[in-house]
Amino acid sequence: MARHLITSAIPYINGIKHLGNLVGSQLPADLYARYQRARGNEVLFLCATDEHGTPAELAAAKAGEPVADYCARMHEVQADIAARFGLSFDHFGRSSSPQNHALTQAFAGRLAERGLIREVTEDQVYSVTDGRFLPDRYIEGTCPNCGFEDARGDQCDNCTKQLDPTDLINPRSTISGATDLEVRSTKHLYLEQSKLKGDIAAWIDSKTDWPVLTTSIARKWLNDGEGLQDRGITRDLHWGIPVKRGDQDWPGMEGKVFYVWFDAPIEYIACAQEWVDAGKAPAPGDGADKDSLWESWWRTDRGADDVRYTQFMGKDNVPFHTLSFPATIMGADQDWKLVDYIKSFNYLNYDGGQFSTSRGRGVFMDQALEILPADVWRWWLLSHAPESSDAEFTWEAFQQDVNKDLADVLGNFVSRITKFCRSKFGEAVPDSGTPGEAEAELTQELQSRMDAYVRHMDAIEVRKAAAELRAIWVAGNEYLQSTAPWTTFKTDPEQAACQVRHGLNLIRLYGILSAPFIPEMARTMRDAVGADDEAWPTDAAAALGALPSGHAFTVPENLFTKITDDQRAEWAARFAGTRD
RNA sequence: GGCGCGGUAGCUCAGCUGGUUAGAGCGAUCGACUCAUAAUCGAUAGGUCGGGAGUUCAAGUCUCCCCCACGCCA
Repeated sequence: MARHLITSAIPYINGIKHLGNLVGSQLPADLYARYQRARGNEVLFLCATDEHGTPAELAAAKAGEPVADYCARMHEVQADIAARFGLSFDHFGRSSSPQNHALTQAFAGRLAERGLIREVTEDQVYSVTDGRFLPDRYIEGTCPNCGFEDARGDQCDNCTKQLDPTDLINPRSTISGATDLEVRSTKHLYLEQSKLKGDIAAWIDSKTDWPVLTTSIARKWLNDGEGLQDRGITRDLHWGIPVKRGDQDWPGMEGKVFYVWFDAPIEYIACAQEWVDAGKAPAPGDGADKDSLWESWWRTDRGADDVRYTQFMGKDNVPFHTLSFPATIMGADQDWKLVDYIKSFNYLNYDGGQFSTSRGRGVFMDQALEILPADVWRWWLLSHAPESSDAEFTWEAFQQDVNKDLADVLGNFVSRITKFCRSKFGEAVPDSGTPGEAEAELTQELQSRMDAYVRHMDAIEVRKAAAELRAIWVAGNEYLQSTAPWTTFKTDPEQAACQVRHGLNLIRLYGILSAPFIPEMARTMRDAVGADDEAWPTDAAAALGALPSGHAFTVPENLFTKITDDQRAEWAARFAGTRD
């Protein structure tokens, strides 16, 4: 039994994610996790909320809540929505957890011990009114180049000139509008990634099977300009993980916290500890302690050498997962598990433009579930996953595709065969008739398609897997259409019974094969034919004979009611922009 | 401006290390069927593979130049 550690990029805490975020990481990760479990493999699927940093502090202030309360509340909101989308995390953790505090501090201490941390004193803009240092993008002022009044501290949006915050004329804080800004000197820790450049480059070069998108982004950052740069891993903020050297204070760093991008990936590991501490892990073996449970997934010297670790993320997260986090892992030199495969995604656009959180353009996860079941979104998003390039969501395409695939091809198949059987043979699997040439052809086609489906799922080729699954559904309709049991019944009821029996068995087969994509509909199909054995079918002939004669079934409600033109028009208008 | 990923039938996309008449789904048209959510099944039409030049016996598939879209960076 293979062991699969699977993580999805962790979503930031300040708000509900849109469908583009979902399809870029959590959803395909869930598809893969469900598939691997269905194949009988051992899976640890982890995700968490990413809670630190300035945006969280500002969002909490805006909501009028202490930041810790705000994060706790938003974590529950995201956890609830994730559950309703069927995201099957073994644990949904928090980067603000005590486990991550300790682990992040331990990593920093270890990196310092290895001589990979240096202290840097630098000048930054401080806002007296706000009582905080301001990141470049939170400072605006007049562009010294073109006179544009709302130029940002990092770049002027009008003339595109690259700026330094201190270049701005009449600079102000975008948080409060305050103009009492001053330059103050502050000390920070830098992770000397440049010392690890050779190791990281060699590691990336060894990953010849990774998506081009992943490796090309990594190489660009490794080789662009002056190459991999050392990176500040601390910030002058209140909300975050206090800078410590292991469990010791770090002289000169009092009151500072680690940068969110340093502690967030470490949460992947801490999350496994949270999973154990939440009592979700199986009991430890004889003589083993509690830590062995998570270490067996994360420490190659403690049992994780046979783990295959796969990460899922949008392309914007690739640099952190191919360079920064590996630098942390390699720099620590403690047999931590490195990622084996990074599946990255492009962006999903919304009706000719980008999804926009700030302008409320596009569909957000909570809204999606208000109007349609999770499976409908899961199917469309996964079958259009932006793997090779950016993809586009339009209501017309969405309506057409899900109506065709889920109602006409799959739902109607279940409906036609169960209703026909009920009317001619009753609600039990009929047992007469002998399989012939048509059944042999069906078996052969299914076998070859099931094999292809598994190959695509193993390779995490999401769109191809979806297309193959759909073809498997179509094969059922082709079989029924060519054998026409409604006609056969008039002259040879026994043969018709055989055809119907095959149809009912197909429902069971679909109920298992489709589960990673559409778990709820798959369950409905299995329940309808009373299939309790969910073992992954690898042999088509056996699968077509799985339901015993006389086995009772029921005619289920329609799997999916089609989207009407009126609904489509209403939704297109509702989600065009400016969230209510 | 530099870099990256793309530009293949009306739409969404497959096309591995170059090799017979460039494929799929949707949409369109025609036909079949009537068990079923007016569903299904079959057939047909439709592409000078962004443009140009080159390498080769042979290029969507390699090289160079250009154009367009998107993204990242400075």
